Amino acid sequence: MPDNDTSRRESIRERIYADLRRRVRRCEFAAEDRLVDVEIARAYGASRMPAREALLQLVNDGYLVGTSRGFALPTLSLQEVRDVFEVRKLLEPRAAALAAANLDEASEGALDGALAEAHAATRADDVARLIRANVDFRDAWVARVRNARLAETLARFVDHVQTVRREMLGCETTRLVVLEGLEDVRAAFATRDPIVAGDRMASFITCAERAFFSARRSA
Amino acid sequence: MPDNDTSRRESIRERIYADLRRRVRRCEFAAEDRLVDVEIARAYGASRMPAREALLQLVNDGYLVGTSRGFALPTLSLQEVRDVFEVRKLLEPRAAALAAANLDEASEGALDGALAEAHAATRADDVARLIRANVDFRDAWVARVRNARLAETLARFVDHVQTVRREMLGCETTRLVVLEGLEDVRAAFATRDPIVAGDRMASFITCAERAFFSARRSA
DNA sequence: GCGGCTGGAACTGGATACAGTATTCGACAC
DNA sequence: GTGTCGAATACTGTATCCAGTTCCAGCCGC
Repeated sequence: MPDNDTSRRESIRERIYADLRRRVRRCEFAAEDRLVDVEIARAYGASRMPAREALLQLVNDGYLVGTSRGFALPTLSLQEVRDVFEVRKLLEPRAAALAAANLDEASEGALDGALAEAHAATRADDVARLIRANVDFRDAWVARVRNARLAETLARFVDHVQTVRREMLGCETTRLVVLEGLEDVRAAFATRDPIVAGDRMASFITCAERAFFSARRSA
Repeated sequence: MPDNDTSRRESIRERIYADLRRRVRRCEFAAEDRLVDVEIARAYGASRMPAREALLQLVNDGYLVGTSRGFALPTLSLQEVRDVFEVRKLLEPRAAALAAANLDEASEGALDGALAEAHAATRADDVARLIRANVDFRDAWVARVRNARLAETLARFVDHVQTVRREMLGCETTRLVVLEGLEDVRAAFATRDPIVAGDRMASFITCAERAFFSARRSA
């Protein structure tokens, strides 16, 4: 999501917020990590206040939860994961349809790049890299959704289920489901057909959801 | 939206945030009003910091925008209003369907109460009261949506178009569309049938959207 | 050795202070 | 009277400090 505020130079708080969010989205933190404002402030060469405000903003977004001892990644119950999937099924097919009608050469290139990177990461068995490729793939097509509100809402929702992303891409079997799904979605976007893209996205989400819960059950 | 955090007593920031949001939702501020942290802090008997944090939180939620001179209600372009309606059309019918399957006596009572209040406000030609009744009606059924994430997202989206709400309930002709729509939706909820409720909600949103844009064009 | 108490450390929440910037208003020139 | 420049003002953003709370570890009683 590009910064829509070009005029004013970004404040320290905004810089910290953007960077932390990027890192959370890329699963750079573990579930047991504790983000503490003083440490973050020190890392960015600022005082506690902007760091604290950035963390509170991330809590408000649902990216983190505040505990009595530092800020941490939220742990989602199965019901919450189900809820998120339900909302995704409502929003993403339409978003994909809008994006398909609005793709350009550059975005298709970005999609292909992310897909190639995902395969390379899989061959190299590098989960972190695979996660990054996954995020990049999403960003590439979401950027072409004209409806900014829809795009933003969608991005937040997907990012909230970090545990799901990490789990799915870390596990051998579910990883294949995701990779296949990405290929499918990529092919659908190639047609530039909103109907095809929407349908394919819907089935992708359904497959991913099924794979996730079946993997959870067997574990 | 009930406070899901029962254990910890609420902080000053949370108190200010909740109260300001309630007031924004009820259209208690005009478009030209400027919310300034020092004034708010004084009003709540606190220092600038919690007030400022609450305001930033509201900005992050989309309820306000920060300007160089105080915080203000956002002014939405026609395209943004269209975008919001598009997302609402994706989410609300499903939400209404879920709520319909989960209604109880108390919520139906609340719906009836809000509806009666809306009619009374209309007779008294009290727009502020009508807006409150409208918000109460929404809150009553949204509270019965089991999917908390869906409910929260929905609430935010609707609240973002305060200008729309105010405009529609302030204008004679569109007001009638809303009142009729509320009656319709109420009747649909009475059936407790998810299909009926979803369909009726979808047509309500469509009607409201059409009425809004047609009123705008003629003005 | 084991469970409850106590002190301290670590962290959040809030207050106050200070710096930087944009807006506004007034004064002065034309 | 009008346009422009500049200073006062009012606001945001950041830093530092203080208070309160919670968690943990170490200690004492048993």
